[in-house]
Amino acid sequence: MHIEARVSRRPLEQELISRGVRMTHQRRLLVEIIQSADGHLDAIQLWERARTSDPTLNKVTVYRTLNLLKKHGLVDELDLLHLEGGRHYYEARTTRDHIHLACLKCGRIQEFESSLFEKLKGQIERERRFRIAVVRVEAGGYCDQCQE
Amino acid sequence: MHIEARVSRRPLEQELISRGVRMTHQRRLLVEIIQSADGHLDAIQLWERARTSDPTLNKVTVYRTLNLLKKHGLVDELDLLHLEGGRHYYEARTTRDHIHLACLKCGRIQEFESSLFEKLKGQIERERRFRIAVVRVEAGGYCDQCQE
DNA sequence: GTACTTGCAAAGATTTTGCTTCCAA
DNA sequence: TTGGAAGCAAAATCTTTGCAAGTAC
Repeated sequence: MHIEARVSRRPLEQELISRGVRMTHQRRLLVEIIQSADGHLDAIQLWERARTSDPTLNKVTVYRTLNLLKKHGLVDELDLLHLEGGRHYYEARTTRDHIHLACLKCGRIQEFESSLFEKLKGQIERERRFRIAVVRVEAGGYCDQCQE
Repeated sequence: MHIEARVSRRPLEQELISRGVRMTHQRRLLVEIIQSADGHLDAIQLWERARTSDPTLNKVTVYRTLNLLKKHGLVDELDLLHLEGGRHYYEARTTRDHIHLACLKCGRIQEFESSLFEKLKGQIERERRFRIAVVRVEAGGYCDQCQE
């Protein structure tokens, strides 16, 4: 799959329109939920939230929309180390890249930004001449609350 | 799931025995394949290789053994950005932590080690008091061969 | 109007579970 | 000998596909 590199603060809907993507009311709704969600949603959670506004919206449309957004590089896909089943989690790609810390005991997900991480990416691009489009960093371990 | 932190160079089989795990010939075979594989195997590839030695070995045993090794922190599980389907890839956890670079065009997987990465992990452990048991870093992008 | 999108049902891909038989220690 | 492991079949989970009907532009 081809993923576009993208750095923009425009709302997802504007971003899609500017790329010539047809805006159906289903897509508008899904994109709105993803954008205003604070955490990381999986497909089913997204579907459930969408159905409170539009009970006829089909699960398949959720998957298709997520694939669309992924293809355009507008969402990042995470596994969060599959702490509970094999599903994927999605977050709007509007913030800086960050690291996800998943507590193996309590399940809490923290995010961590760091200039070291930015440097590391730079090092990879320089030393390997690898043009990074998307990075996923997930650490599993024990959070401050869950040690001992 | 609880994952044990582990740093040892002992062969996987010794490691399992010392932990009181019963060594069946199926486990011995699977562990041997994982250990001598150069790349990253998914469950089915592992099964196929195992079946050349023991055609009766069941796919379920592969999954159960992988879960066992995962639980003991002896293998790392990767998605490699799901370049082809939703399966997982496994590698023996015998080397230093490294970053996986997956080319979105040609599919090549490179590995990258860096002291910056070690520093980044240290920063996380210090600043968040998060005890890291397992880290997964996967970058998707375009390798030196595939640019332009 | 037309090409793209949705909903529905069904299939596909991957992994797990229940249960009986077997075997490592 | 005995508790844990393997094999087999079936199920569970997550995601994709085919196709007819609907809709954005």
